[in-house]
Amino acid sequence: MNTIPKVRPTVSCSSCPIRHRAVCARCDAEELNVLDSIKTYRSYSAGESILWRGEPVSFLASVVSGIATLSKTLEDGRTQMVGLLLPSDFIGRPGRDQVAFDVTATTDVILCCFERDPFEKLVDETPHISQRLMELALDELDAARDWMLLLGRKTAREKIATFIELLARRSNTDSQGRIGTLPLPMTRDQIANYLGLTLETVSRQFNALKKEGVIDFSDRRTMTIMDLPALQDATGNDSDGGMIS
Amino acid sequence: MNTIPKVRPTVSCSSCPIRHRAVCARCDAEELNVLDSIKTYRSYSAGESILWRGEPVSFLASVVSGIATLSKTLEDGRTQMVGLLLPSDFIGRPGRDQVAFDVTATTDVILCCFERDPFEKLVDETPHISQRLMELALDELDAARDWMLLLGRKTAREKIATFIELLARRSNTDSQGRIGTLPLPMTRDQIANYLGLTLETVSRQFNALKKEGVIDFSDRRTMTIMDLPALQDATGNDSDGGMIS
DNA sequence: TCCGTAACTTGATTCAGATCAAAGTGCGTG
DNA sequence: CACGCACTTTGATCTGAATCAAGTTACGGA
Repeated sequence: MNTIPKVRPTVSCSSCPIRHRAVCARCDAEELNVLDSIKTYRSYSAGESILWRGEPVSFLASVVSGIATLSKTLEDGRTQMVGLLLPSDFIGRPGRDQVAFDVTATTDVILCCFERDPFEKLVDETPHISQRLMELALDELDAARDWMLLLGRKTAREKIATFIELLARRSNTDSQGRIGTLPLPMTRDQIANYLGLTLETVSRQFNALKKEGVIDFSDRRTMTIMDLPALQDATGNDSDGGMIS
Repeated sequence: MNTIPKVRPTVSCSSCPIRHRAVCARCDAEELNVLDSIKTYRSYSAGESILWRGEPVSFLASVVSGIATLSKTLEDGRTQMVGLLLPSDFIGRPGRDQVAFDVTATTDVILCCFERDPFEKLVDETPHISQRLMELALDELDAARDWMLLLGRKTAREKIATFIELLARRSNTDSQGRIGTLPLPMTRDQIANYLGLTLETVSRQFNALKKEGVIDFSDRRTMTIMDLPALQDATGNDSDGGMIS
């Protein structure tokens, strides 16, 4: 559970799978060279803890592959996920060496890590990086606010439908956007903690949607969206998805 | 409800009440001069709408005085506040001319507005501003995540206690931090929308805390915290408040 | 000062989702 | 290949907060 993360050989930035979405998205060749020289890859296996709340951390990082979660816990054990980190998402905050939540690898995860001091220096000197960092932060803020609406006002059914739709949108972006088979990267319990529900309610709502023919399961961790319009209708979102161009 | 906001004479940045917390916090005298030259004050009266979701907006702004709220609404009218803007908080996002939520003046509000084009130019040229903007965004992200825990996992009583404690902390910062009389700047209905509750539940929980002697009301919009430890205990937070130095 | 209306309180009832409980399912390991 | 364990499903019951329904308060304007 808390083994030392393996250090891995890095891949050159220019052939990195998250090259165009991560904090380095706007960097030119020369800036990439600098990044290349200060980065390290670390890998974590599913279930492993990446950062503990309040513990000082010496690096900032981008998720290269896999899924990590941010979560907060009340004293009595109730926990709420406050973020889902997918490839290209950023971990850490310039100017603060602690995080206010736990970060956990949900699947096997590879991080592209930057030591704090050289990275912060680089941010100060490189508008391409600071601008992109700002965009990523503001995108997360938008996502957090969407999630507040979900947590505060949506029904269990709407929460589940929104979650499935989110997964479909974020995990298939790279391919042709096809409706297809969708791996569920989390357990029912983790999904419950993400949606502010119990695991039993998650299970029941999944099965209700399955019974209605909206989704189907080939196995418990692999689903197929059978009726996307019905799914979107069940999210409670405006038909346009509330998207801003 | 939707009158044209009054334009007001501006106050010089150097004597501005939010000088040291707002987006201009790090600016030197010269930078303040530039800001002085591109800013305009606008005032909105309580209840007035400041921005509508999806509507293009030509300015970004700091809250100078008063309280504004950010809220999202589902098609059937359920609404959730996703942010509370107090003096020094920032409205708007560089590089995007729409907001994804409604912004409403809860009390009378004065904004210090910057036209988008000159402000974005200034951000690009002035690290003191872009750094501060980043800090403000990340602080909001932290606040949003705290709120996600509240919305997803706290009981009605814990929500109310957390809300009162938040108000006490944020509205008395300028004075000596005394526990004292605390104006409630919102209606029960607005508080309900902030906390993901109904107005009836808000009313009942306020009165329960009053009956227990934790708080008291001199009038329905003015409360006094009678027993701060009991209040903090009721928030469900760790005793240290989960604060990070 | 009286009226009208918006805000608030209080009570009765309902219900969605939590909680408690007990079987299934299936994968990794010895 | 079968044992054990972690995950999941399903059912029965409970409960906190929502909903429905009257009242009450109090403030701004005629």
